[in-house]
Amino acid sequence: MEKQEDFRACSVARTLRVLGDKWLFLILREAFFGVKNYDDFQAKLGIATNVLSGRLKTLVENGVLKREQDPADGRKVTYRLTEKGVDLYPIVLALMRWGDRWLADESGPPLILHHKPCGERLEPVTCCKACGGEVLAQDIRYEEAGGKPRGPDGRGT
Amino acid sequence: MEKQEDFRACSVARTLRVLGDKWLFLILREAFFGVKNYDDFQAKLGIATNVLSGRLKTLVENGVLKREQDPADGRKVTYRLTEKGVDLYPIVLALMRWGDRWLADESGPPLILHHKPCGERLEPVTCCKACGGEVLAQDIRYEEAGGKPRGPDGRGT
DNA sequence: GAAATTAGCTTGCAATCAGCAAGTTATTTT
DNA sequence: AAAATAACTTGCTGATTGCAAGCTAATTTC
Repeated sequence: MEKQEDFRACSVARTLRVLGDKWLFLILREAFFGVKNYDDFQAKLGIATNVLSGRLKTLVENGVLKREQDPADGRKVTYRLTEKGVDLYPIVLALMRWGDRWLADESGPPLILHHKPCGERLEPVTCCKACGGEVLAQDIRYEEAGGKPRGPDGRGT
Repeated sequence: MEKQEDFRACSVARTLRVLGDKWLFLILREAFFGVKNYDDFQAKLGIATNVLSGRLKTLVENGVLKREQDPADGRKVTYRLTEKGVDLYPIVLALMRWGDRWLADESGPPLILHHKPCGERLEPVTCCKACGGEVLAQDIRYEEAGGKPRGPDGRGT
């Protein structure tokens, strides 16, 4: 039980309690590509049906997707991203970006993204909202909410 | 086997073949906080030791961490991020950001990040490298590498 | 309007994986 | 030489996955 304490203390860990599974990310990816129905998720991902229904359930329970019955066809169910779900987009982009950069084969990235406002091909970068500069790992200083800064050895001072 | 085809076709999926597990993300988080040794990972995460050794092995095999023996003390091993590993930082930041925004309790985020170059508290945003604008999900157009654009229904046209 | 089809699941089962405790090996330190 | 430390490995039990099959309710076809 004590380790849960530490597990909960970080927002990365909290997010992973909602999203900490390969299939959850992939379902999410498909949702961003516009997939909405059970069978489409299944066909696109090749996921086992019991696992899919379980994962969809937890995503709905966690407020990432909303489940709606089609009024025109009572069999059909649509799963759509909530605002909370849409806000996961930077995570999906970051995953895709890294795969493009480090795991692409000779044919280049399998999917190309364009940024409609400027018309250019999208290369996502993580920036500081305050100054607009690109964020590099070595430029970040950590401070625990209690007030004590976290040393470079990862423990408290 | 055929579903692997589709699984491989997307860089998100490719990344998740390297990183598709809760523990891998958490080990990574600790690595960014400066943790380097086996026992420190274990203590910080409360992960089972067999699982930890397996995960560290796959991270090393995938070139995300490098394993080095301490020349001064032959018992000690350090795991350090490679360049490929450091480049995973935007993913960790994106996970943390979402958790801060959607899963924080009344006490606010448990860890605060500061951007040293500007001195301000870091709020990471995903931007378009070309135009510098913030990236919103609805502003992105998808195009499969083959050349055929991907429709809003998530399939090919 | 009965039979077939479709959408979205649930159930059962073998195999894999996680978590726990204990043990192992190779160094240091005392 | 004995004790401690770092980094693992092994054995066991119980949970989770993937696969195939079956189920149920709504809709389409004949």
